[in-house]
Amino acid sequence: MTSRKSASVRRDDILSATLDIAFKVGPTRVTTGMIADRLNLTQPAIYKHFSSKDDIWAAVATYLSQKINDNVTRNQSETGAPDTQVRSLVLDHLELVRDNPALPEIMLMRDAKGSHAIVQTSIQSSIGALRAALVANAAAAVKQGLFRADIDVNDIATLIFGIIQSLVLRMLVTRDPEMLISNGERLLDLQLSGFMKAGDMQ
Amino acid sequence: MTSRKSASVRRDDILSATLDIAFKVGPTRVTTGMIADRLNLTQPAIYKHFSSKDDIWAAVATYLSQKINDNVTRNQSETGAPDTQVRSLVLDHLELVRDNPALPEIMLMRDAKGSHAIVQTSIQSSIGALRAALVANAAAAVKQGLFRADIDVNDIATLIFGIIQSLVLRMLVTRDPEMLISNGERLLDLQLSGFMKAGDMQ
Amino acid sequence: MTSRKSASVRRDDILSATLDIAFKVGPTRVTTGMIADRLNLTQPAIYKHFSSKDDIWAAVATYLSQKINDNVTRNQSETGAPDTQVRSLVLDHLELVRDNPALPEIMLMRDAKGSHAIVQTSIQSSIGALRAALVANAAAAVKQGLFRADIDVNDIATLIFGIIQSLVLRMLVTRDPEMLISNGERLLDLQLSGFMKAGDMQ
Amino acid sequence: MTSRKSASVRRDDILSATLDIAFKVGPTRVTTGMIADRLNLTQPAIYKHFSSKDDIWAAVATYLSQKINDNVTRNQSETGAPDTQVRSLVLDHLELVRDNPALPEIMLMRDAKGSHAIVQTSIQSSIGALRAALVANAAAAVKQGLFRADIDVNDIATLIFGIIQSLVLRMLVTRDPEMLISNGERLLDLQLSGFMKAGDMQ
DNA sequence: TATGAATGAGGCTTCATTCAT
DNA sequence: CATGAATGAAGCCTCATTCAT
Repeated sequence: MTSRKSASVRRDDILSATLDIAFKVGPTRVTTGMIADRLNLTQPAIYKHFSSKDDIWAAVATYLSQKINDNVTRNQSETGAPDTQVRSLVLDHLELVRDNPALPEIMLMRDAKGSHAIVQTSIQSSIGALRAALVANAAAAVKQGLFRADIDVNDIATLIFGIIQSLVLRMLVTRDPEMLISNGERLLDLQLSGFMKAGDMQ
Repeated sequence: MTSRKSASVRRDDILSATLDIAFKVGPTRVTTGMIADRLNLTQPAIYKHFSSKDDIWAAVATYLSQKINDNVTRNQSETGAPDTQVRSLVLDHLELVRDNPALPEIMLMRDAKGSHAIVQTSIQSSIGALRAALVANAAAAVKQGLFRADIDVNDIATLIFGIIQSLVLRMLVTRDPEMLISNGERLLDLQLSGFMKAGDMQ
Repeated sequence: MTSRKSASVRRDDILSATLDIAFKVGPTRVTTGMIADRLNLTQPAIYKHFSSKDDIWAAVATYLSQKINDNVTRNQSETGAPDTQVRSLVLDHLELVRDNPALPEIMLMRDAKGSHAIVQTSIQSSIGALRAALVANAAAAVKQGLFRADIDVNDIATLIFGIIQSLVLRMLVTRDPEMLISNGERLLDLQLSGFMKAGDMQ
Repeated sequence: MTSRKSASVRRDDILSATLDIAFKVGPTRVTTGMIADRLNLTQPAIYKHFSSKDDIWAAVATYLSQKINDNVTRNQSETGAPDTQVRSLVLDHLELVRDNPALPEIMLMRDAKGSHAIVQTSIQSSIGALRAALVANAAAAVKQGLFRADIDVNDIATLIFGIIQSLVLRMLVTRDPEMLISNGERLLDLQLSGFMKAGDMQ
């Protein structure tokens, strides 16, 4: 019944199935059996493509890290105003989470026996890069007189991340990834308006 | 040779151990065996105090819900200025999370058979009450001319929750609950300043 | 709450509760916890009256054996016609089963670790006595020309036991002990009529 | 080092082992561990073939029901005299019990959560069909003047079942299934002779 | 590239039983 | 005569993983 697929396609199928299931039941409850079921495979077949479950999670982490890094790199290569760049970084990240709604929980997934340390480290360092980009753009915005100078640029980044976290939390409760986008833009503008020089507010 | 303890003390011990372990390994990985080990009991001894593992989680949820509700109730009975109340509600909640750092993950804990639905519902409805209190105070602040009138009060609440979430996320990564308090006050003031009428800023 | 009772009363309570529960859930599923619950006692309290669960079953067996033996003895001391005696033995036994409907299953209860061997042995030897009494009376009936002489008296006993077993089986399925009596008399008469000399039939 | 067997063979092995052990220790005491031991398997291996212990019992019940039904169907398709049919139905059933001596106790097996209700229902309804066939043949025998007309056909069936029950009881006590056959024929003839018209008796 | 049978570790839960009070 | 806390053995079931085919 199962269409035999090439190894690389199967690997992608497995990662994709893992992400889907992780969102549905929570990353720690994903079993190799669930993955196999969804792909109409037998459970041991998974082990033809990944040597262990940890290996799957490592690949998932690599995949998600890459996506986060892509976002940062892409935006860095553009030459807009710093506040526009901030906007773009955040909205792109929200889209990434919408498309991979398991990301937040995977990021926090705890290791059995320390094996997931790599997973967290990988994603968290990409998130660190995103934060660094936000800080850099905030600093530029301050320098150009767009943002108030009396706020620490790290705190600006933290508040911006706060929007993301707040949206993510509500998404996890409502189970509706689309709301990230529909509410994100408005809240982001609102937050940014708090950083604007008084004269620029409106 | 464990010291024999009274039932009510043991129940509390179990709940407390559950919260500790939940923070360390993540709520979904807590086993009755871990709880027993930490209390120097055999694993079946747990069942003299709780009829099932679900029963333990239900008690944990009740405990945490109560704490959240207490915070809301306590603050509602005071008669400060609305912006002061907002500050107090948030800081008290951060202290609660510092003392029970497993709370955020428990709130999102998912369960196989949906038996934890009660757990989530209970805590989430308490969080809903906290949000409602923030919205009410924000509305009062707008009415009294303390906050800008051009922001939706629900968005204000969302941004304030954003601070909490952002701090919680960093706490979960750094594993240091104390940072919630040390950073919370500053970020909260910063966030609130964005809501203040222009003339009141600074 | 629990009225403190004298030891001998409690022993009887425990045996009685054991019999009730054995009928309801089957003898092998009776637990000391169930017995304690029914008597509003704590589980270990049972061990003040019986040194082990096996000890309870031994007492139950002694009690039931005694009842069966009483029936045999009582009927042997009477001086009726042998066919009347057979009738009386069977109907009395059916009443005994009606009053102790767990008896049949207890008789067949298998031992964990051979400890119930005593239980079975005790009851089964009483049943053996009942059978012996039936055989003796059947022989007398044949001698007196009441029963056909062409039937082995052991087979007569087996067929009579067949009525009992058949009724017991239906009782176990319908869960209605009263039906033993309401159907027993008619079936017994029918069965006996098959043993009667042709001329005596009707 | 166990010989690896195909799934369908293993399923049958498990059912067969279950029946054997059920006769030896009683159906309620059968554990998945015992089944596995007998097959030189690890206990969880059972769960590759049956999703739960209840599932095993359901399969056992289906198997036994089928056998009982087969007996009824086979006999119904034959065209012998009604009293011959009765004889055949009973003797075939006794052979079935000889080959599956756990049947009687399984039929009465009770379950904690009522999940075995299906087990009992299934077998008991097959037994019901057997009884119905006996009643029908008894009625035909009465109509053809073979059996006495003054006996209720239902009572005839009950007495015939009595033979079976009586034999089963002795078999359970003696633990010797062969005695079902060696004694069954004689007792059955004896019982039937009681139903015969006086003139036909011999 | 996959299947099919099986394992070993570990988790939840029940229950008879002990012992101090 | 009884309670209250606790234990050890055992049972059901899940899951990652192995290995022969």
